[in-house]
Amino acid sequence: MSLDGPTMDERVPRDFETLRATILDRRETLPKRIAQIAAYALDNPDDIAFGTAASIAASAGVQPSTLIRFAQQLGFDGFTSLQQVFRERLRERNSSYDERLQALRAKADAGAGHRAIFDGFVAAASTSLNDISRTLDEAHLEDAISLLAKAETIYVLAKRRSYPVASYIAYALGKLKIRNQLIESAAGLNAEMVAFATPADAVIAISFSPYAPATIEEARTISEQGVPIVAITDSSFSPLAQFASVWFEVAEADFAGFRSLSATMALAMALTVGVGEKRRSTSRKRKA
Amino acid sequence: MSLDGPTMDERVPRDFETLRATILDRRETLPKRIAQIAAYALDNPDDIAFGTAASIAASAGVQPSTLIRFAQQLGFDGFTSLQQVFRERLRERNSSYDERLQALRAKADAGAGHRAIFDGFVAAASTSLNDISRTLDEAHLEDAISLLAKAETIYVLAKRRSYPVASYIAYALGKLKIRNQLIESAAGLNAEMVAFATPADAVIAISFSPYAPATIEEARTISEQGVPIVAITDSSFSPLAQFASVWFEVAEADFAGFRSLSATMALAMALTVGVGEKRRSTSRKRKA
DNA sequence: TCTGAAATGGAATGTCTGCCTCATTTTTTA
DNA sequence: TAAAAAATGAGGCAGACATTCCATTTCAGA
Repeated sequence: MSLDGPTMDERVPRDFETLRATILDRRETLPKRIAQIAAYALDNPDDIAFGTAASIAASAGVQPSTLIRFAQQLGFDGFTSLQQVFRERLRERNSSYDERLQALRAKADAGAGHRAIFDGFVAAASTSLNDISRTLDEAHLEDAISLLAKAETIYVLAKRRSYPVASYIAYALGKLKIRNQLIESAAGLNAEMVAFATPADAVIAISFSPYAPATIEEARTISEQGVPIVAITDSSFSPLAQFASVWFEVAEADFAGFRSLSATMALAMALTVGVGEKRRSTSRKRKA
Repeated sequence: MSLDGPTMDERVPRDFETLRATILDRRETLPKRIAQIAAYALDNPDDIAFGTAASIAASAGVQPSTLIRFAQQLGFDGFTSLQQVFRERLRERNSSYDERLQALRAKADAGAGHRAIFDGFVAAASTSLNDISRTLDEAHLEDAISLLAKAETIYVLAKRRSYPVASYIAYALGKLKIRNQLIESAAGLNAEMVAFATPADAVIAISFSPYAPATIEEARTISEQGVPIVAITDSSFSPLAQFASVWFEVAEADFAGFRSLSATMALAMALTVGVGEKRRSTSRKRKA
């Protein structure tokens, strides 16, 4: 017996996740009061980190000595060592969202080396995602998806800085086996491509200030043909908003003169996958 | 004098931000040792939260009594009350970023409507940005930028899901007036385009599992021509990593089967703008 | 039901804690 | 420069702390 102490269980959990796994693993075999502490510890990790043995024991409804036995059973030499793990967890926690962003932006502004540039783009992307997550209009999203789900062919229209988003939409629509047409300018046949669109189709158009003239022109033409347009743009003054049946306002932060595409990408993918889902559920209903 | 204690400074800072502002505000008027503690507290808030008065005082190079005087000067009745503020900060911040993400993911998993899909993509993008921000190797970034800055022409190579990133890189390089060539497949002339690259050029190649065979094949060919490659890929087992002079491991979270591009985008833009900066500073030196 | 072992409660213990006090040094004021 | 005031250092003290110990209870196996 005396040999067991030093030989078995020498692998003391040093990080919270390991500790958590260990506790969960042994949950069944633990004595009642020890299990009580274990449950409390996993439910109130902050209390373990900050409390005293006495206060924690009282909150958990056990004796302080039980708390210490619990720690020892896990291989720690006392409550204090166990508490270190819970404290370390809080230390290593990523700082709050705002603090993190501020730090990134500060580093980016300080302009120390190329890491700062990278931090700037990460900060811009995070900000954009944050903004759109707050401001997205759910009703618009539903409307846009309904509209697109009914379309025979989805045309995707975007140039220049917005083009990457369009190409990802086209890729995703293809993967989902949804008929689509990316309006590209390779051979200068855009006008002809646009001419094929009918009111039974639909368009996703993306453009940010300064709006690519070609995008606006094609959006105008296509809307005059009676084709419904879902637009992603940056303000209600955008010419795209005029032609659109549904439009989203996306405020992308920029860094070093280049706009983040993260928010637009997230919205674009939500539209795409949303259409895919809607089509599947609708076709199921039709068959039934 | 005896009236000052109770009458002035009754507004004890109860949250960290207020406390921080208060300290910064009074920084100039504080006595030397008190200021020393103040600086230490703002620089090492976690130590204040977890340490004892004695250990903190030792780390900051002052007497414990000074620490207590510092707390009292701020209106607290002792070190312990001051410490509460630092502990509360850790408690609260931990519930912001992680929990927000978890909430988004939970909503997405619950699958309630199309908003859930959108939340899923936002969560995936946030996670990816978070990850790359932690794991990016600064030395690799410097190496990659140096390498690309020396190139006569930067070739950009990516297909399928990675193509949107490539197109944004090409757009940005163009804006920065850096000669570049996007290796596209429109006319099936990739092989010929690849053949033009020389060791004086460089390549940015992007591919994630399952690796597009064409990307791998072209990367192999181009590396055999002695052209240096900067690769963005997802693991050290990636075939791209073999051919690359410098490579980045980017772990993009995915949702509904579609990978986020946010982290890759941020890295791509950092590379692009980094090269732009480097070229400008180098050409200035040459002229001087 | 009995018996040994494991688990538990609760008090005792010695260490360490925060905080106060007072002597000394530094700074400010006249 | 002298006196007063503020700041600082260092030792001491009461209380809280984690931990240990031991008596008691609960449980398991025959």
